[in-house]
Amino acid sequence: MSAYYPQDIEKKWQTYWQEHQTFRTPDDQSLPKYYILDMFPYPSGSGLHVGHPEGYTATDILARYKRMNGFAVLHPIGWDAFGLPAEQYAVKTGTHPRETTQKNINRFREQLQMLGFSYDWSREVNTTDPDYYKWTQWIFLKLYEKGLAYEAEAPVNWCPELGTVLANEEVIDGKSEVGGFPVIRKPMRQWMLRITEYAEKLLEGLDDLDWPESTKEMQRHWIGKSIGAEIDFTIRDHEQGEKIRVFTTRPDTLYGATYIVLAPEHHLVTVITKNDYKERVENYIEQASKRSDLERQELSKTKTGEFTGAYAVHPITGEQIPIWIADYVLAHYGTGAIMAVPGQDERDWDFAQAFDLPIIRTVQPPDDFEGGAYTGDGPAINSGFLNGLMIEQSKSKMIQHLEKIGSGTKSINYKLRDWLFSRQRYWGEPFPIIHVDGKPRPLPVTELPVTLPDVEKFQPTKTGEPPLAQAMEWVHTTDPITGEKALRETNTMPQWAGSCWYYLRYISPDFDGGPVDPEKESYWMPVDLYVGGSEHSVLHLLYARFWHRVLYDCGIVSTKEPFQRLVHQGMILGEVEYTGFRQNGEWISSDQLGKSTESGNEASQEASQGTGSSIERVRLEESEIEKRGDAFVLKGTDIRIEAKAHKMSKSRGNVINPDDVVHEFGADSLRLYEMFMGPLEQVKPWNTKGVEGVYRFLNRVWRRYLGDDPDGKDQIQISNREATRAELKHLHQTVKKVSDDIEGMRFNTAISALMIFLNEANTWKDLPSSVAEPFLILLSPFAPHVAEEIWERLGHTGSISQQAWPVADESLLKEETILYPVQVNGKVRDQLSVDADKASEKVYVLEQAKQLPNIQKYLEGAELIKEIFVPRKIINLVIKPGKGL
RNA sequence: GCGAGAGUGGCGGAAUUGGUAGACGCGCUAGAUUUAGGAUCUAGUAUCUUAACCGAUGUGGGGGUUCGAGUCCCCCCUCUCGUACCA
Repeated sequence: MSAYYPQDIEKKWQTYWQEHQTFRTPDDQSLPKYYILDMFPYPSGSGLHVGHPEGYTATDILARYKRMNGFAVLHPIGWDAFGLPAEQYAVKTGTHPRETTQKNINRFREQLQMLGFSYDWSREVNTTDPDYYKWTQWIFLKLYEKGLAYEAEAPVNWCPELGTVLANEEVIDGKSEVGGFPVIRKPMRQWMLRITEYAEKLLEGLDDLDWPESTKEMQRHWIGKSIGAEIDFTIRDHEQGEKIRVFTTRPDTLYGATYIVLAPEHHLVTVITKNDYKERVENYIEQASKRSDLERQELSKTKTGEFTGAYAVHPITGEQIPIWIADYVLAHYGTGAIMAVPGQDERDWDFAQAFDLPIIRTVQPPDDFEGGAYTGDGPAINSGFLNGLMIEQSKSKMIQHLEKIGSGTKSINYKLRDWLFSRQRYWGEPFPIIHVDGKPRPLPVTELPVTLPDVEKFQPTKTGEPPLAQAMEWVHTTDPITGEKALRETNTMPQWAGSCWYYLRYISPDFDGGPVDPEKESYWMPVDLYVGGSEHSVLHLLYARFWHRVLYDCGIVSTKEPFQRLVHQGMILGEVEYTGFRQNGEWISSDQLGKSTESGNEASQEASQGTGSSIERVRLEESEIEKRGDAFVLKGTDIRIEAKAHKMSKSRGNVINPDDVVHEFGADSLRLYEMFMGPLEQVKPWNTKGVEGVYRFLNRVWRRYLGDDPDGKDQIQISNREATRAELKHLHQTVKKVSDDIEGMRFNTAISALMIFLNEANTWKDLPSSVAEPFLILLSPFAPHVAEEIWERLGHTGSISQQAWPVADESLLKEETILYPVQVNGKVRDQLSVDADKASEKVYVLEQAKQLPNIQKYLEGAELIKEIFVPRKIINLVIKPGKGL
């Protein structure tokens, strides 16, 4: 068999790599290290999708490249294997999640190996393995010890459908991130982690990280630091002397505070409300508590609220201002109370308008300002001692004054809230906690791991009792230290727990003296490159940073931050689809549709706005359409259609299965194609024709090396002759380009360079081995199987992956002649070829340029005003045209 | 609304510091080979004009800086992602 049959060679090399432990991490700390990490997958039942190989191929290329450049490379993989789907499957079928998980892991491992990734499989971790989660529990005990883990009875996000509580980060628009089920607020006993204590450290730590700016920005927003002041307002006729404390970022506007608003849940509401208003206020609180976050958001445009009948005293003017309650003030942010300054705040303005409350401007808006609240800068007005000052100055002067009279102080607030860390689920890490007389006690480290007991049923009870509560024998235990009767914690940890520190376990997966061997940790950390989806920008990446920073403070790790460089791979969309629209049998232009047709991508028929008649979506073939202007239209008409690539989804039926691609074209083609599609970070549509393109390229490589014998014999096309200078130049240009592009993770242009080389090499009568072999090495990180196979057939033993990466010879890269584009008035009119050693001689080159026939044409009868000469780049002659032109 | 990013051929994309816009791949056209198809090879392929060369136009739109702008500056439009009463 001489033709390229990926099916015949890929399995062979995968087995070879495994048997020879080709990619085992070297244990030699004298080598420079490179830790390259993939976000480990959740092994779902549906197997790998084409998104996985994208990031994984990128890191694999880099890992192989770094190894060939003499680095000790740590490139591991594992399984984020706790999670809801396996548990839900257990509820339905009674299959233990352990079994489902193991099955899925095996499938995933097989699929990853099928793609030829160079992981060190001896370091595989699995978050559901008791030997692993023993250390997850150990870290939890550290957090507990440091006072960073606590129990609280708190209103939580309870999702009845999922039967569990969710972290704030897992609730999106009032619905669960997983499944999109409604979430309500409900008070329950929960474990919390005091991530807020690390708000400042987590914020500062971002500055020195080589991460996408957008991701850092998202984390900064999530932490949400605001600098301002807390101001106390006394309450009129209130004997207990309690004060209302508000948080504001605009203390400069205090003179414009015309009323106070408390969150409905604020503890003073019931205390201060006057009898005449009690009924209405209680009613409002009741209403507000029933509303989900979703409803609150939907109703956010119209402000609601109630007057309490009470008044506060303005700390500076001494005036009395009314105290209201309204749900636009959030109980959990700041102090749960605000001073309303409608003149400078849009929300307060809307509220004041709705309830006819007074408005005082304290910042002079510009003359042409129209509208309500003015939030821009300007001189202070109506503000006593602040008048005339700009905002920044006013702020600090006001804070000074408040501090002097004892009515306020400078204050910093964060949006970040403590992390709700328990779930009412079975398939998660048990807490290493027991309760004696209702009080939590940590178990000693010697009791770890606390393993999951088997249970009969996996669903939580209606009241929210976790499934573990049914394991009576397990729940009832004794305190190993005192011997007292105790109850085990029946909540489990959220899925994020295991992924908070897995990158440490890879470093020393069998170490039993702690989560990580300190001696190895200080060598390998930090992770040099971390690649994964941007959907983890806030959740996983913030939680992991938090744990890591705590471990740093405990002296367990040596770096403040875990992931030095982060790259997100862009999503791969389905193939582009062309859709035409028909209404009552007539084609209509897509730009005449209401915006509403865009939503609900599953529906094939949707009601158009107003008319009630239905619009039919029709899938069109490429042959039925054409481009007109900047849009696609139905061929021969002006009827616009929609051309769009959509997210892959089962319901849309546009999912590409990597198994199928590998079956048809081989793993090397899948790898190559996913890297060739475009920049790694970018969102890109799939195109099966593109896979065929790179497959053809690999076929050409094969034929260039091994020939095309119809009888199936290798006809080696490699010669022993000496390579010409021109051939070496092509090779070394390619070496340089491919090396630079891999370092910069520009894999698409690296592959393009490989193709350019091959196109060139195909014009030669044969391939000298001094050129052929380095090129094969350049190809090997991208398409490892075919590179190994050809390498072997050329007579080599051992793996090509252990060859040294070629180094570009600068002396061969030098051009012998320089080709100058010659412009006249900025337009290229001719070209001039100059010997490299004369190329920088301005006078000589310009003289030559002016002699060019095409240039003469323009110079004739014209006045030469200026000569631009950029050595080795360009010549531009600026003229005032003569008559002839 | 706010924040971030992006608009380049029929399509994915290239152009690393302001210096020949469209590399590479797909698709398409013609030819060679083949009984035919597929595969392979050769040539062409931004648009307009032209037999061809030449020429003109051209990187979402409008202005500007410069000898020279896809790249820098200002204004506007569109799209994608994120976020949303955080005081």
